[in-house]
Amino acid sequence: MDMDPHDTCHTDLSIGLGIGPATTASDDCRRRQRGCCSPCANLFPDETSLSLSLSDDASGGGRTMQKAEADRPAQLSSSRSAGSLFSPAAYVAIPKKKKKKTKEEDVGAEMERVSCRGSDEEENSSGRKKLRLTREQSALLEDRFKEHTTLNPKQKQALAKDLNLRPRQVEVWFQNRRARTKLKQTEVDCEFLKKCYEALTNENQRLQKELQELKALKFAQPLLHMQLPSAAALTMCPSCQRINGGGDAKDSSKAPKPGHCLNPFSHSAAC
DNA sequence: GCTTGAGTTCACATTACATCA
DNA sequence: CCTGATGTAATGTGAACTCAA
Repeated sequence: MDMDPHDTCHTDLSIGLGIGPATTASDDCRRRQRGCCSPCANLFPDETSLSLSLSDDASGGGRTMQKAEADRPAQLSSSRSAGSLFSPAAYVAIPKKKKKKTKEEDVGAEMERVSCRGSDEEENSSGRKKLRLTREQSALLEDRFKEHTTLNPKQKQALAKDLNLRPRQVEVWFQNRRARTKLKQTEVDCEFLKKCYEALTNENQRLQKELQELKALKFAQPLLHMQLPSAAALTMCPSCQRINGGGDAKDSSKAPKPGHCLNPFSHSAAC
């Protein structure tokens, strides 16, 4: 019995976010010497080291994860038989065009082109006439993508047949679809990190300012200072900006727990 | 068991076409 | 019409993997 490798449901979108030293270069950038065009590039302009790295599980490693699936071999063997019929080399004998063609060239080439839509003509398909999927085709592809973000060869063949497309086109659609999904998710994550960054920056500025004020207070009023709690004992909740602790050292129950105010996203219980 | 080459699929970057404002 | 922007199908490349020899 064939096992569906996609039953393991690899959620392609498991993206690891990291704030800190950007030492874990993403697989993307490591492999791609020709340029990493992350939408997050230069998002954080100053020295703060804030990296958004897609985990290997989500990018290059998504593949690794998939390959690690135990049921992969069975699928691969079927892919070999099926894939050999529809491998790109079997019908993509098109030299890559480096430049856009002129309209005249295009018309000439058009004569040689065969509609990608017609499955009965697919062997002659050449040129790069771009196919627009019909609404029905797109809808079905989307439905299948919701079920599985990858296809095994059997599914691909069946879907291609249903859609009257070549298996390669179905495969390409899924590849592009995964890329779009990942890009969107990356943008969402970027926005989130941007907000975190801004919040932390603001918090840092506020704390710096507060520190300056406390220092000024300490040196301007040394006598008064003796009666006040030490600046080090004062902490401020970043959420409500109240100064906690210090004032009544005896009432330790009201003093914030250590580390409470380090988290800019939490209120203290006292607040 | 180890090596190697072929075949396949994937992510990713890029190109090029179609459409629209 | 022309043009730039945008969406996306298609292509190229390299890595990871399986399998047979």
